[in-house]
Formats: sequence, structure tokens, C-alpha cells
Amino acid sequence: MILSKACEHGIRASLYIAQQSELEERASLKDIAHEIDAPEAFSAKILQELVRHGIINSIQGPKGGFSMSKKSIRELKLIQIIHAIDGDAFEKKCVLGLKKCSETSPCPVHDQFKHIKKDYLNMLQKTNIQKMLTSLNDGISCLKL
Amino acid sequence: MILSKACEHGIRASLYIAQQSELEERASLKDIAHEIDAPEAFSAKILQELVRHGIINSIQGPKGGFSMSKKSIRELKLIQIIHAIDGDAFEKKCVLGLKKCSETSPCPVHDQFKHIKKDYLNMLQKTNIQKMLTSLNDGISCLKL
DNA sequence: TTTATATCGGATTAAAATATCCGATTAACT
DNA sequence: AGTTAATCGGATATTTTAATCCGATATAAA
Repeated sequence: MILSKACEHGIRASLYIAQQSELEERASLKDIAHEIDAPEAFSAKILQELVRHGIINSIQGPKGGFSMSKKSIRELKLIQIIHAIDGDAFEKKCVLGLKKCSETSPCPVHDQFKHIKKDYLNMLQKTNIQKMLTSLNDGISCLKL
Repeated sequence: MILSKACEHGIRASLYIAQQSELEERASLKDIAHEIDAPEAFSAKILQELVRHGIINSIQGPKGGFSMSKKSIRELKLIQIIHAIDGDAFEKKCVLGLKKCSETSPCPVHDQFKHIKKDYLNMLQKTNIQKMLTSLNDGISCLKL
């Protein structure tokens, strides 16, 4: 279930940036950190990582900031943000920490977990930014508190 | 998905102890650490915690060691071991790290996650030690590698 | 009663995750 | 061109988690 703090911040930041991009506005680091209630310097690090992975775009200098393309807002999936920040540990890692847990050499809870894991991964693979934005834009959900 | 390393070791240790207890044998720290491939000193700390929570029993001195009652083997659920070591973060924590994420004030992925979380919790609440032991005893699953 | 063999428990250390700092770079505006 | 406002990127600091160390305690057996 549990993602790293960096990943939590990264997803929230992506959503705020997407929201601003829909309004044709760039989001500055300062605004982002404030709107998602995350430390500014740490957010900066995470945003850089997202830029490197092509999740978001950045422009330096005055009037600069971060943005997300309409295409990404439509097509980018939650799992891609997680991969950019936490890598593929989510899919790869055995629940009990075995190095070679697999269908042919399973851990004692492999069978129980595999269904949960499949549904979870499936959800992450089909949940896109746009979907997450709807509840945000409707004021039903929020990014801080 | 992801449990702390302490919790991974703790579950594996509990299973080995249960397995030995079915054979009317006490498990020593040394054996446990070796059989679950975890550091001895760290395992000791985790086992103490499990004893304090009544998950396992311990006896000091020569011929001492750890054991699990038949009743616990039958009735103890996976979630109880997780609670003993990691607390209730699993149930309580919001995926995006919001402090007050709930049905009435959700995060943008609350609705997607709640089904997964429910199934996951449900599984942890009904998976008992005995269930996990069956695949182990049949040689289908293992506790290390 | 002494000795050997266990776990207990508190203090310390090591490693990883989280977070900060600051100079370099980039680009808009005067 | 110079100034200012922004991100970039590498080094450092802090906090949490993981792991170790060692003396105290308990108990079985000689």
C-alpha cells in the first residue's frame, strides 16, 4: 500500500501542476510546495526527477515553472509516476522479503497476495491524471490536510 | 503492499516457530535467524516484541527458546503480527500522505484505493498461521532465498 | 552450588530515507 | 548588457529504520 514520502509528494505535485496546466498556468516550485504542503527543497528534488522522466516539463528563469502537457494529462498513468520515483519495487518485491519469490518458488503468502497485487497493479495502470483531477476540480477531494 | 523489514522477518520467524512447535520442538534464536536468513541480533529484538504482544512464548536458559501454542497456530491472523510490529499504519495511512483523508474528505485517489485496501485488509484478517503453514509443510513454499 | 546456555533489555552504531543548503545555470525584462 | 526570478544539481545535514553490542537475568544440568 505504502509509497515513499517522495512518491506521495510527487503524485500530489503532479496533480497540482496538471490542474494549473488546465488553466494554462505554469506552477512555480514555491506555489507547488505550498499547495501540497510539502517542504520546498525536497519538492524541488522530486520535481527534477519527474522532469528527467518526462512526466512534467520545466522552464527556467522569470515566469518559469512546471507544467504538464494536455497529452500527459489524458494519457499518463499513476503507475508511471510511481515508477519514476520509487522504481519497480512495487511489482518486484516479495511481501515477506524473499529474494526469489515467484510462482514456481513462492513464499508462504504468495497465493493470498497475488490476487490483491494484481488488482492493485491493474488499478495503478488504468488510473490516469484526468481521472484523479475530476474529483479535485469538483472540490470533492483535496491535496493537503 | 510493503511491510517494514522488521515485519517481514517477524512473520517469517513466526512461521518457523509455528512449524517447530507442531513438532513439539522449541526454536532457538540461532536456529530461527539461520532458517529465515535474517541477522541474529535484529531477529532477537523482533522476537522480544512478539513475545510482549503474546504472539509467541519464550523460555530462558538451557533448552530454552521460542514456541507458539496450538491455539495461536489455529487462531492467530496475519494482521495481528503486522499490528504487533508495524502498528496500525497500514489501515490508517492515506496513500497520498494526507493527515485527514477519509470518506468525507478524501484524497484524489481515495475511491480507487478503497476497494483494494478493503480486499487487502480482509485477506490479512482471515489468513491464519495454519493456512500459511500448509504450503510450507508441503514443501511448496519456503522461508528463505 | 557452580557452570553453561539461553533470552532480556538498554545503549550504541550503520544505513537508508528525508530534507536542506547553496552556487550554477537559464531566461525574461528593463 | 545587467538585473532579477526562476529551476538545476551536487554536497551536506537530519531523521528514521535497520542492525549490533554487551551486560543482566533466568534456568537446566553437572
